[in-house]
Amino acid sequence: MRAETTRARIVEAADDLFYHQGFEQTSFADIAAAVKLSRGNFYYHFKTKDQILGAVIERRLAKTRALLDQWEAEGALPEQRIRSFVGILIANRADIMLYGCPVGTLCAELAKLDHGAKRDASGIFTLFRDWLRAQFEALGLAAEADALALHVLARSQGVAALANAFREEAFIRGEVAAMEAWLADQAARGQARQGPAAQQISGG
Amino acid sequence: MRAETTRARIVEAADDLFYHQGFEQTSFADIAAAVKLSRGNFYYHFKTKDQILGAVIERRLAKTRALLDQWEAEGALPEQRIRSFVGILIANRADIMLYGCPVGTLCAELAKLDHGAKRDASGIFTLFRDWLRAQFEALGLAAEADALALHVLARSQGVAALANAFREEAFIRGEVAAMEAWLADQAARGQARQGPAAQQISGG
DNA sequence: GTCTATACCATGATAGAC
DNA sequence: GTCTATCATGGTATAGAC
Repeated sequence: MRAETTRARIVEAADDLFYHQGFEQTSFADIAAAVKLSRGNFYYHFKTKDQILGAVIERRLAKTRALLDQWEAEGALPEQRIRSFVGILIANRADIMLYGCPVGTLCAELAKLDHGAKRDASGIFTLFRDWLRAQFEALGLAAEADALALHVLARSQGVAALANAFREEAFIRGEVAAMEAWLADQAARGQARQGPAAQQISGG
Repeated sequence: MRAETTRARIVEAADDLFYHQGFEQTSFADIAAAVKLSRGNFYYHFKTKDQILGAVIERRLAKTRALLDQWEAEGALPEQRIRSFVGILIANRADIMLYGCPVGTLCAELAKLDHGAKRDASGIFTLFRDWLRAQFEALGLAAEADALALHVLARSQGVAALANAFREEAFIRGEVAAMEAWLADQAARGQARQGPAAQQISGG
């Protein structure tokens, strides 16, 4: 099997295991077993565990960029796009209740390990933050766009954390509905500030 | 030194280390070094790591109960009491930016370890949840009190998670201010529903 | 590029002297 | 109640045969 493929399989398996078990708790043997490789051969592809972590974060960054591009293509209006973001809480609810948010839990773990890669991991949050900010700017709320972006991110993180702790699906659905109502309010506020003509331009 | 004292010192040191480094990452040697005990002697007090975890969670439950009692005594009005809860984000902001929320990060870690003690750890959240629900009931919002309690918990968790990821104090302050404004709205809503007379009773 | 074998170390845990 | 000495396990990492 080609090295490229094997490497990709390792990173994919490590990504899942880091999410399900945590970075520290996942051993080389776990990853090697998941891709059916010997531990020795493993080191041909990655010399240290930190290298695997770096590759996993790189993969998550790439997947996040692709996701944001997809939402941008699917949704014409910024409100619709932000709704796509909030929707991942529903779409991924089963995993979230079991393992929490992949980004949030990885950042938290790396912060405790005082690991240098924590900066890179929080870069995934930054991708969401910047993208959300752009959407709120397009809604006509440029002055507070960054604060609103962080607000949406924070509420989503909170829902993920408590969904993981309590494992109540009704709670997730209730909070998502509340966020959607809040979002509609913000959109209306932006439209009122901009005027209807400007909204047509930014939304098209 | 008396066993009671040594045991208490161990639990206190373990509590800090679990918060700062995580449960899995903290070794017996770490705890023994923190309390200046030999590793051998350590096992006189705790036979397994899970026993220490149990004692740490018990300690956190007790401290949480004491904190809730204190807020109940300090604040006459439910709005004031809920404000005390939100205020811990400001009071503990330095630790939160470094290590996240002690409860949230422990629950998340134990969920990934598939550890039986996760139920006990999320019990700390339940203490907050029940207490907050009682406050919202006192505000005259009995029908949605549990949902409002979870909402406050979730937003606080979200703020802690992002504060840990981005380490921006201004973000914490902004979100806390937004929560306080939201809280004032809820209080006004409850008062309008109950009428002024009922508010006097529930608040006194 | 894949494998076996293995060095080396930290960990959780135990036994027994003082 | 505290210590030293010790063990078994499992982890990261390396060397080298095929």
